[in-house]
Amino acid sequence: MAQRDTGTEQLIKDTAKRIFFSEGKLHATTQDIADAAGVNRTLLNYYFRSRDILFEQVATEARAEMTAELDSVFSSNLEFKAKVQQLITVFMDQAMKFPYREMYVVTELNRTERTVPEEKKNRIRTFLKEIEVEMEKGTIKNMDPRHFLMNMFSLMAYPLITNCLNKSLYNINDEEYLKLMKERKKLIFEMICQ
Amino acid sequence: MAQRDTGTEQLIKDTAKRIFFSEGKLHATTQDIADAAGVNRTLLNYYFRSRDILFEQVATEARAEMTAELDSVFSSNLEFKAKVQQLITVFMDQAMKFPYREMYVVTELNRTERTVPEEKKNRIRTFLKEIEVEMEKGTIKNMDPRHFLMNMFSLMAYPLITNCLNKSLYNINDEEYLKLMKERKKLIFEMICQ
Amino acid sequence: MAQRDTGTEQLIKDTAKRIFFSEGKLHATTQDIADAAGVNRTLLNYYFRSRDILFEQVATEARAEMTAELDSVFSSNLEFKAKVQQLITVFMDQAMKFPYREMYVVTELNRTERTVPEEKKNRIRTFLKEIEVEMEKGTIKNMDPRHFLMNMFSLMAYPLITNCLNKSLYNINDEEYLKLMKERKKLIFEMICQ
Amino acid sequence: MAQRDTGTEQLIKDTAKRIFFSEGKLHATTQDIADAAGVNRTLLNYYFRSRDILFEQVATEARAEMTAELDSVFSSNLEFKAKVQQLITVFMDQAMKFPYREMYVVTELNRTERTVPEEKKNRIRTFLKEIEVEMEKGTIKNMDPRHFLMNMFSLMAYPLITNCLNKSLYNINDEEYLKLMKERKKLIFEMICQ
DNA sequence: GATGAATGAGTGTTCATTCAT
DNA sequence: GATGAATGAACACTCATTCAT
Repeated sequence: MAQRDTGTEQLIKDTAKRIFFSEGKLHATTQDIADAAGVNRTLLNYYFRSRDILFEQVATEARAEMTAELDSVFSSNLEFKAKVQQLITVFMDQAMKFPYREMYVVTELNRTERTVPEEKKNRIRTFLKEIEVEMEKGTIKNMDPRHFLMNMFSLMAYPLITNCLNKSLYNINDEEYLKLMKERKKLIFEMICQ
Repeated sequence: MAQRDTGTEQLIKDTAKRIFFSEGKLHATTQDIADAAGVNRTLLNYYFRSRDILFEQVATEARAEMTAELDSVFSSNLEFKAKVQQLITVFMDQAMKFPYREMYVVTELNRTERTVPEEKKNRIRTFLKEIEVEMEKGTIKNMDPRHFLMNMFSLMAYPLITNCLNKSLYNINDEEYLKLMKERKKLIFEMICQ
Repeated sequence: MAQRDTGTEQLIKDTAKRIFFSEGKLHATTQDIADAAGVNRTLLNYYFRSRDILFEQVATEARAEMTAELDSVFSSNLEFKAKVQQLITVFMDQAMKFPYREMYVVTELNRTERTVPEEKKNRIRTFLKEIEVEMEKGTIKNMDPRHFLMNMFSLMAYPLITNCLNKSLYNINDEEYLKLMKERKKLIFEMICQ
Repeated sequence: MAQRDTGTEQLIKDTAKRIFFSEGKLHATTQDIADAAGVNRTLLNYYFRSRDILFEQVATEARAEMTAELDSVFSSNLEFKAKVQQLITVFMDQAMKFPYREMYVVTELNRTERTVPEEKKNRIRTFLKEIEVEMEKGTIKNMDPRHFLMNMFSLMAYPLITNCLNKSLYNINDEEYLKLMKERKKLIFEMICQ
């Protein structure tokens, strides 16, 4: 049943996150989550009032966590290439834990037609300027800076999303996959920073 | 309602594909599809016996279509770099029409724990060898050839999946987005083939 | 199952009305109604989309039926006392069929804080004037005309609402009860018209 | 929260009575009552074992209170018309405080098919005899004495039950309504005692 | 006495499916 | 081929109740 005294609420949220973001079961029902958490289904209602509120809360926290760490890098005083390296480290470490979180956020965005908050856009705009400056300095390849960002995030996120497919396709096991993903950190940096 | 006498079955499948793969409504119900196709809901059962069979059939065809065109390139006699260029053209043209097809296949794979068919693996293995050869020739950067493939597909697929997010994030409209995606064809080739 | 070809929808509504208005089960659930009608519970949703819509529809029709017949009397050209006699006949015949309909409307009014439509108020106002005229003529006892109306409706409705209680209290059976109620038509007229 | 140490039980009952009988919320849940009483919902179970027991207790007390005062009049040595006048005063004063109590008792009776206790029936029978005697004396109009009783209670109870409807229908406010109800005491006596 | 946590029964609803025509 | 009617399974949710403290 309950494991810690007041930990049940957290347990439910953690379980939901694991199912959504780690296992990629984006259609999970409250029953699925309750079963996985080993609690009674109606307890989800007890703590969160409704399925939607739980899901919204999980999504909000997901966005917050995702943004928080990246922003601390974005707004750091690191030199450009060090900043990129740090971004890659932070993002990939997270994405390896929660590979489907991005996808969850994206499909949520599709469903709800929500818009990205201004502050987030501003952080991106600032970084796009930094990229531009770097390109003018000639230290990275010249291109539309938006391509630079898309490249970086694509190279990081996609292989993790397609985890299952890749394992099956290349006949690799969990351990080897982990090794490959770690290699990518260095590889991606080299690809986008020449 | 139905358009031609025997066209209804195809109409239903096409509608399902459009809803799943173009519009990204991965949770669509039979009612949604029936409505969009302008037919009675029970017809879906009449033609496909069950929802799962329809969805399976759509998924199978999606995989087949995706594979078919790529395979014709994989097995062509083109010189390596020409082959890569052709792969990018074919894949991206398709992915721009059905940006969410990849995602659908991936989540289905997650749900059903299905395995990739041997023939497909073989085609990949063959191409991995070609990549290796090329690396030995020194015409492309040396790395684990699996990274080469992952890079290529990541750079192509991910920006299309995150369509919505990107539009909102970079404040760009449909037209400009299309332009950016077209640019990527050339850009990706340059990135992975130096 | 279904008894007439297209009669199921009507069957459901009639059953709901019987349960609500004849049997006085004001708390009836969809299951109760479905059971009483001998149909599957989900069929109520099939025809009415939701429980609330069914209930609202039943309530609306109840109000409409109740008003319709009374209004035809209110707006008739009958001489005052004839009109009163007619009102008593019409109202009591209805109230004997659906003794709890009034009560249903009243509790609904309590719950929803709905207001009485202007047209209905106007019809009452017109009749209040007619009562006043009659009082000035001295053909009926002088009082606040609103008391006159309240008296009339009280004397008609209440004994039917308290049907059960009365039967038990006075140890009378259905047949005798019916006889008593019929007697009341004449008795009420005499009480309020001297 | 709770007011006095042992007052909580009474507080809960009083609150339930107020909600049921004064406010006419016949569908109130334990949560509603707990909220209105400012206590924890589970306390209702602590004191009353179950919702049904609480409701039953409240209903029983309601019946008892209702009967008690009336019975003291029924069995008094007052002369007939004085007794009627007293009945009207007592009943209406109570009914103005708890207008929906009658209705509650009636619907409960409907639901549970309960029977009226013998002693109550006897008291009614005795009074019916008194009425008969009076009719023979010619001091009140001759009729089935059961009609006499039904008339009396109808004229008293119904306008209070339809409180809301009347206010809306006749466009009257609380104050004026109170005045009308007080007027009725005299009016009803005159109507039934000539 | 009092309360937060947890549970089971029941309600309304959706959905895919089956039946009959 | 096509469709309206009907049904069962599953879901989210509410509510009264019980448990443990």
